Amino acid sequence: MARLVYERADLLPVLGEIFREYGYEGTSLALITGRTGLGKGSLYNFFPGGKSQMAQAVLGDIQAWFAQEIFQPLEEGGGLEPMFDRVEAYFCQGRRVCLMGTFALTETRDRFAQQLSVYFERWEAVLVTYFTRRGETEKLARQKAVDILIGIQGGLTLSRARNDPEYFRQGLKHLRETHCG
Amino acid sequence: MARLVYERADLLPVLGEIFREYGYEGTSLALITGRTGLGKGSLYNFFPGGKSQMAQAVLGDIQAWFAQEIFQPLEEGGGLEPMFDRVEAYFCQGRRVCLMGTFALTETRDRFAQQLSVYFERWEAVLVTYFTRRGETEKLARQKAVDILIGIQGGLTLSRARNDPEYFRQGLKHLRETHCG
DNA sequence: GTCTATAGAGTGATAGAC
DNA sequence: GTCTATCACTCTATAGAC
Repeated sequence: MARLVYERADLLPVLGEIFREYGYEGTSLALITGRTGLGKGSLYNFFPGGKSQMAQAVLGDIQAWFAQEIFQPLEEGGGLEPMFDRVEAYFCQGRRVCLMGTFALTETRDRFAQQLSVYFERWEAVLVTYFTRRGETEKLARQKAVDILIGIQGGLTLSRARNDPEYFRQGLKHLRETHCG
Repeated sequence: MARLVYERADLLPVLGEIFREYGYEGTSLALITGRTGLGKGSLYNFFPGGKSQMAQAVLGDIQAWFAQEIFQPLEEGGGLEPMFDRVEAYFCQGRRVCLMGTFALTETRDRFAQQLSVYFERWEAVLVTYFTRRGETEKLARQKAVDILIGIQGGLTLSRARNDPEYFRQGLKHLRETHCG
């Protein structure tokens, strides 16, 4: 009989979208079985630790994507423009939220504190390296780095709240003009 | 016998803190009864619509506070400095999140879309008015207004994620320097 | 036989509504 | 407090690959 074979790795993006849309507490196993088409048995086979382990794995998957597509290119001498391009595409021009940011705001953070903190710490660090390489002082480099991270997160929040992706898009455009000039 | 008399209005700040900490989905009635000391019967007496109505009322309470403490003073010719002072105090120097922002990120937004949108729309509008009065073009006034709202929301998110209120504090300081100068 | 992957009935606990 | 629905999760059973 024909059977849809799921690899665990194929599952992570689907789980990621569910957590993104509903948050950690708002995501039920019933929702996951419905959206993935997998039974609970399969899910617990992949993730014996249940919902918590699913979210952990998703966060790890996201971290790995950013490490490869955003952090490493910057460390290897890439520019800000490609970073902004990838960020804009990743967040679907403001129609997709940041799972790290979403988890950060409620007590869900405490469960995943390490991963959330490391993600932003790493992003900030590579940006600081980028700006110091360009001759900025340590202090100003850090300010610019944080300014970018804040602009991304704030833009996503505002776009969701007003239901208008333009806040994020215009915010990114403003960041490009300020820092890529 | 001594009895702690709760007015519905006294309840809203307590409910607000619970929703802030746990999010809408993460807030259970058990949590609410525990923190308020009220039984479910009392809660449903105050809020026949249950948890949803409690959150609605909290959002209305917050909107009213901002209208009085932030929006109206700005409309009546007040400066940005007092606004930033009040915002910094309201968010406990970065240790407290924005309930509007928290609700905005997940599907919880859809339930309260109107209130979330109006809150930020109003705040943006009064800031635009402030900057146009100061002689800025409509376009630049709007950019500055959005820049401030993004900075506040992004700062709160980063402070939570890194567990370090300094992101919010430094972000506000930077906004003051940029826009109050 | 062993291992991995599947489905889904069934568990006790707890949810929100009343 | 009582209600039903739903929660995360466990467990049994079954399938095919090796």
